[in-house]
Amino acid sequence: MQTAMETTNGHDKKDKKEKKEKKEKKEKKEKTEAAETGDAAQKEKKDKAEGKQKKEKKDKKDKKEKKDKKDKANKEPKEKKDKKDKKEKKERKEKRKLRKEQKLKQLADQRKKAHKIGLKGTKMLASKKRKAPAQSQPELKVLMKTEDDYEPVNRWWEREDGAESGKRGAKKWDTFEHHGLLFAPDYEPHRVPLIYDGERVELPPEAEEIAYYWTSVRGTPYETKDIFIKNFWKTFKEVLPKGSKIKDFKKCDFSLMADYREAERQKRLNRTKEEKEAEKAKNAKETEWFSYAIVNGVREKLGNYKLEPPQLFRGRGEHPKQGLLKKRTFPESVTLNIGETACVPKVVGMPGHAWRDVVHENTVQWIANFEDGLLTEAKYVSFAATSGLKGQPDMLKYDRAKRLVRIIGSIRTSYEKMWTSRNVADRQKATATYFIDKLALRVGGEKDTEEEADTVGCCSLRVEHLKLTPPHTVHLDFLGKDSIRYTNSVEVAKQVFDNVQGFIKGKKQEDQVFDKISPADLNEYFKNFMEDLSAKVFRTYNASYTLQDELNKFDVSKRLHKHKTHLGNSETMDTKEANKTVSLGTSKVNYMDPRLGRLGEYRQEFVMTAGARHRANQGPPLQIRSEEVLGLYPSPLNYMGFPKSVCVSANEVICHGIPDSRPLQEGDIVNLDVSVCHEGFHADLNETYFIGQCDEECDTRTCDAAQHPQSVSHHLVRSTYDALKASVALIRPGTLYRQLGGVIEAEAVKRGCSVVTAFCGHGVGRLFHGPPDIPHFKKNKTVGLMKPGHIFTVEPMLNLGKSRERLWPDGWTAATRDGRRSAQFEHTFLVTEDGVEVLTARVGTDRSSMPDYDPAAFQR
DNA sequence: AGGAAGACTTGGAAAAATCTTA
DNA sequence: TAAGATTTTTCCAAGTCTTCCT
Repeated sequence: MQTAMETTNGHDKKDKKEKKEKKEKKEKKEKTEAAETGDAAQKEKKDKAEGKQKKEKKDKKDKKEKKDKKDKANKEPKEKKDKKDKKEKKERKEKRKLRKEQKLKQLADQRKKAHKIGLKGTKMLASKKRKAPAQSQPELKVLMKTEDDYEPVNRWWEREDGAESGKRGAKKWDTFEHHGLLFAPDYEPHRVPLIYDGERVELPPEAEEIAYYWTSVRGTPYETKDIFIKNFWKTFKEVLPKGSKIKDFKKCDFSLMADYREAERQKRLNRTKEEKEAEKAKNAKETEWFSYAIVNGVREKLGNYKLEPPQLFRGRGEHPKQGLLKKRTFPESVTLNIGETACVPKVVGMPGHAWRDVVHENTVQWIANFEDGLLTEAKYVSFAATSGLKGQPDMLKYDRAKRLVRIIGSIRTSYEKMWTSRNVADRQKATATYFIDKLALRVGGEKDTEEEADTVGCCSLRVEHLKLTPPHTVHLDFLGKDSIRYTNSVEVAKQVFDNVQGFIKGKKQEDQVFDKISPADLNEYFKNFMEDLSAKVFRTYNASYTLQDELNKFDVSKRLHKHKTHLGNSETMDTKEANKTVSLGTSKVNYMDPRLGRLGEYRQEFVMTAGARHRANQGPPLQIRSEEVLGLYPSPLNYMGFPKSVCVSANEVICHGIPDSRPLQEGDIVNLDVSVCHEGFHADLNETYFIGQCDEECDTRTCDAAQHPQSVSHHLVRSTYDALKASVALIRPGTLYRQLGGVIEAEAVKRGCSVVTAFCGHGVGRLFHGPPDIPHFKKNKTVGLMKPGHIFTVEPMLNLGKSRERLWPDGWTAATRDGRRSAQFEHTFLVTEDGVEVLTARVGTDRSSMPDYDPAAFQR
């Protein structure tokens, strides 16, 4: 689906960027080439040496690790902090042990029960005796999920009150605990000198630090910006020792330091895969403690819990403070927000420091705020975008946009009436609303140009930003948010043109066009139509509308993940630009309903057909059968309104067929999908069977007759089984869930079949359908890494013809569009320490892998 | 009323991760 | 398997909008 990448539309910014990049690349190449020719001999030596060393390293590594461990153990903890950490670790370990033991007990009890009943639930099967019974102590090896194994999901959207608590000022929590913030690491001096007027000058650490920050902008436009240089020089001079001979910026040569920075960067880039992974793991270990909060007992991921390191401020555009030092944040400028009953977290890594304040505000979504190291404003530490606390207001935002769609007509009628008002303010209000509605301009609050860059939005537009061409064309040219230039020529309503002409009449270039109104006035006007309507909702509405429009051009039920969404430039809303393929940056994603893009939990819903989605929206809420439902129960019965206990899908039916009274006929193939809930845990299984002699004629286009002489149906069923089997071979700790799809599709393609993309495998346990989603096609974007204890299904559906499906009017049955046959196999799998256990394997078969395909097993 | 403070969203740049290609 | 391309994540600047204060 890759469309032409760059169309004829010259996009200035992009072009420039590209040129720049090309230049840079060239330069880089030249540099590296030069370096290579010069040091070729040395490099070769190095490489050879490295090759030798690698082997040695591997051998040594183990030894070293052991040594390190020993050393660590021997070293007496120098600081109290270490002691505390160790204590805490010990405590946590012990707690975990306790928890495990308790779970073990529970499990053992459950198993006893299960034996009595003579049935095993999926979870019980998790504890299969994998170890040889020869061991002296028949120690039960239990694989189970712990908190660390997977991300708990706050399924707030399934609660009755939904996103209610996402409203501004609403209560967000009853209990709330977190571990505080991670302070930026100290600056480590490197003693690389500055060259001043041709002479090497070693700087004291404070000065070296500022100079080193300067090198971080090398290669960026800041390097040559007057304001940035001026401010940097001011900052730098202040930290130079008295009597320093450094007097003139132009005589300063920072290249040694810059080279050092680059070398360090290269060092990082050139780390081996193992080194990178090790460091990542180490970092994760260090930061994990800080990265979660517990909100009402649910673990929620935090966003920016790492405090900003000191650096030269990189204000955008002509920001007057760019180049000044943004100072380090100390605990004394941090206010924590935490539950009354929670422990106040210790200040870590800043001995002798203390929090400025601790508050217990349960109507706000921040966990801490701190003073910016340069600007006068406060900054907030809050939750990650995937958290419920961010998701709820997000949901409300899209609801607002949806409601705006309903009333936009009346708003337009209103302002079209008001733009002829005698009252200038009203006329301005109406005209400004027109621009916000039609062009999705930002509302444009007033700014202090002494402190910030001079940028504008709708209300702050000045005469100099507009040009009028009769009869009714308005040319806009101004710097918007982030000093990004907005240029657009639009034909506007005649009245709007006349109004604007009237507003700017007799005004100076630097005067405001809409001088009689402010953003507050506009928002007040919007409140007449909808209580929570404000100017920015128009942008959400506008962008969502455009996105939907673009999405309508695709068959959405197909591979969402593969598509790059086509979007217009959200700044200009220029539809001609819409033919460009762009990746979804944060900017565009921000305008998308999370059901489309962000929350993994929604993804499956989106991949489902329109009918299924409709049902999901209309139908009863997901039924969670928990431990209080004992015994055995058919999972599908009443699940989201499914009327029967088993899915029966014959011939062209892909899945979710509702059993009825029609008799099966000789030559049919039929899939039976059986799912049970036992003591609160679900298991899922299906197989495709041959009814009598399946001798449908072979289709030579899709069928290799030599390999499978029987019939097309046999070929299809065999292929489906083999696709599942091939993917199962991958199941083991460390495999990415998304890898399975690639194997399945490859197998299908090899056999001339297509893979159904609208339905996927899923996590299973207490929930019939839980995370993760497991698509059966390649290049899918499902998240997650298999770990021991994970339980899920893989259930590829293969079609003889095309992969597209059609939903029957019953709202459930999915059949192939072309009427050709479809087959499916499904099992429930457990990831064990060293591989897989097929939880739904046939009695008496080996559970550690799928048996080879045997058509006799499916002959009826 | 209107300006400042406070709180929260939006969005660009760059780094990191991942995929593709030769 | 390295280089290059593309996507995702991280970081933090810069908006909007509500509430508070005088």
